[in-house]
This record gives sequence, structure tokens and C-alpha cells, in this order.
Amino acid sequence: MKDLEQYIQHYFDARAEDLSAIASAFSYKAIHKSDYLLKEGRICTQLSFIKQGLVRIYSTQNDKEVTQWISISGYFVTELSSFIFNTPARWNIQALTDCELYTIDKDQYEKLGLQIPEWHKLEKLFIAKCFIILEERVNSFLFMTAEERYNQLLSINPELFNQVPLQYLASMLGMTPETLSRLRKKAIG
Amino acid sequence: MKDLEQYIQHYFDARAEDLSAIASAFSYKAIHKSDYLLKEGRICTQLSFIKQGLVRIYSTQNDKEVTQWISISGYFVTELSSFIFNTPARWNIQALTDCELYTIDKDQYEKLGLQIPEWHKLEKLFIAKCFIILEERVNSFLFMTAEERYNQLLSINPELFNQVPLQYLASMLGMTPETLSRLRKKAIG
DNA sequence: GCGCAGAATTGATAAATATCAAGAATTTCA
DNA sequence: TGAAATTCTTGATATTTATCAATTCTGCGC
Repeated sequence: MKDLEQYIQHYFDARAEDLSAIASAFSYKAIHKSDYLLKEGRICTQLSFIKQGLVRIYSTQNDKEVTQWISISGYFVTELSSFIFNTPARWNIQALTDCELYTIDKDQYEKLGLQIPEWHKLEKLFIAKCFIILEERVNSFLFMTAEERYNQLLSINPELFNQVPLQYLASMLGMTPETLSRLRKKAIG
Repeated sequence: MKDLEQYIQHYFDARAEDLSAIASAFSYKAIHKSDYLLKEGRICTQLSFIKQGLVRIYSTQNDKEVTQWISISGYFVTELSSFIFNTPARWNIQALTDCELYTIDKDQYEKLGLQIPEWHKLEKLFIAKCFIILEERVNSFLFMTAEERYNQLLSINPELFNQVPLQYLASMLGMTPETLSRLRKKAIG
């Protein structure tokens, strides 16, 4: 679980002495392609670190299926609002490939608050970092065109374009698969 | 400061005994129309509750001025990422009208962590609520058209359309003033 | 009240993006 | 491996939204 500890340090800014306590509250879990980590309507009770693999967060409203986000290895995945507030999840989380995860359940997660004096502070910073990611996303819709969003994703995460069905990326970028296809053609020439 | 205490209770879910401690760390401040609460590039050191008035959060990139958000009375305003992580602000916050605020400075805010045992937990929940608002915003771009975003804002916050220059609302909704004007015409008939 | 400046609307047109339909490419899995 | 299913691309067209330019409207200082 070396990689997990490193990532916890990176994301939670935890002190060395707390690292192993936090990391050992996670347990290893392997899941298969197409398995669900979360289904719409349920309460999200898990936070998972993706050791290996890809997962997709998506939902359908009025016949429109939207991919909200693709999480890749080295990152956490959960539905934060459901996990924090115990509200019904609005998204499905499904494995796009076989995955290896380190997962923590909500009750274990809450116990960390009793064990680790700084826990709520760390948790606060974790959530604040998630906030910043979303803020960046809102900005991308306010400042950028579909084409610019495509170019940005391609430059930051080029590997996604080999590993993820393009229709999902299109949806995540707020455009149709046809538009994404044409932007790719245009960029490649 | 009755309204402030109520709002703190609502937003921070604070226990009654902590309410007054939190509320009294805020101080009253009146500002004039067009005054800045924050300028791009500075560190945001204040969190303000709007007792009365309206403020606009905006920024300019490549000649494009974007209004990110309008905050109204009864809500908090700050640049959360700058306030939490002491990073340079990416936005300006400017009063659209004369305003009455209750403001807390970062150092006072941090002292609350020493006084109130639950503080980091409350803070965590506050940030998580901000996260949910942003998530809602991302969804509005993924699921909805410009017209649907306009209709939604009109139904949730009709008073904004009297009080805020429409060009700012257009920008916040991710459209041009001309498009907003035409959507209004279409809706009214 | 008058005139000015900023804001909003309107019209004409262009550009971006979506939709629909068909065909090509790729993946899946029996 | 080969057939079926899914995904991707392409073309034709429609819709949405942006752009640019010209008025009109509105609020504000004098």
C-alpha cells in the first residue's frame, strides 16, 4: 500500500505519524470491468483510491446519459456529496476496466475522526481540493469553447483518448460524440 | 447580528453554545457601490456574510470578462480557494450596490479552530456545501441548454433580473447579452 | 427637464454545435 | 475465428448561439 500512503500524504497533507493509521483503514479490493461501485439512488458509503484501472461516473436524465467524470489510477473516487451528507446518490460509478482499489467504508472513515486529532482538518483540506477541481471545471465552461476544452483535456490527459470510449469523453466535455470526432479530425489534420 | 447567527446555524450546523462565539468573531462593515472586497492577484483574507446588498465575482481572461457569480443578501461571499490555501485570487469581488456585511478575517477565522472543538468539522461541512453548489453548476452545463439555464435561474432567483445588469447574468449563465435578451423576449412573448 | 453614457434590444449574418442517418471500424465473446 | 454488437466517423442539414452594427431605452448628473 506504498502508493496509497504516498497519495494520502499528497492529498490529505497528513503528518507521517498519521499516514499509516489512515492508510490501514483502507482495504484492498479488486473489481471487474462493468461492476458498479455505486448506483444512483443509493447512499454512497465508500471512498476508493484507484490503484489500477479506470472508472466512470455517469447519470441519465430525460433520456440523456451524461458522463460526469472519468477517474483514473492514482486518484480517489466517490460521490462526495452523498458520502458526506448521506443523501441518495445522483450518479452511477462503474468500472470501465478491471480495477484494483483501496477502499474505506464510511464507518471506518468516521472512526478516523476519533483516532486522529487532526482528522477533520485534513478532511476539510481534502474537500477543499475537490472544490477547486470543480471550480476549474465551471471555469472551463465559462471561458472556453468546446474545442478549447477538448484541446485542454488532450494535452493534460492524452492517455484517456486511448483508454476510454470517446463518447464518454465527449459527454464529459459537454459535446456530442460527432462533435468530438470532428474536432479530433481537425486537430490531427 | 440575529440574522448572522441564524445563517451560521443554517450553514455551519453549529451547536447553540458555539453560535455566539462564531458570530462575534464577525464584525459589521458597510461598503459602497463599486467598492472592491477582493482584487485579482491578492490573497483573499476575508469571509463575508451579506446582510444587505449584492456583490459580483468576475474576472477577465483574453479580453473576455466573465461574471462567475452574483452573491445576494443572506449568503456568504469569499474566494474560497484563495481563502483556504492562501493562493492569489483569480477573481475580483465588487459591490454592485451599497452593502452591509458581517466580515471575518482569516486570522480570526483560524482562532475559531482553537476556541471551538468542533470547528474543523463545521468548516468541513461548510466547504462541502460550497462543493455541492458548484457541482450543481457543472451539471447545469452538462445537462442543460442555455435556454434551460436561463429558465432555471429565472424561476429560482427572479429578483436578480431586476437588480443586476443583464449582461452580468448572461455571462454567469455562459451566454452573450444578446442571447439572454432574445431568450427573455421569447419567454415573455 | 436635458443630455449623456451605459445598457438592452433588434436585425442581419456567421460560426459553432446538434441532429439524423448511413456506413466503416472496432470490440466482444460464443 | 467469425458473427453480432457497439463504437466511431462522415455527410447532409437544422438548430443554437455568437458576432457585429445600429438603434432604442434607461438612469443619472447637472
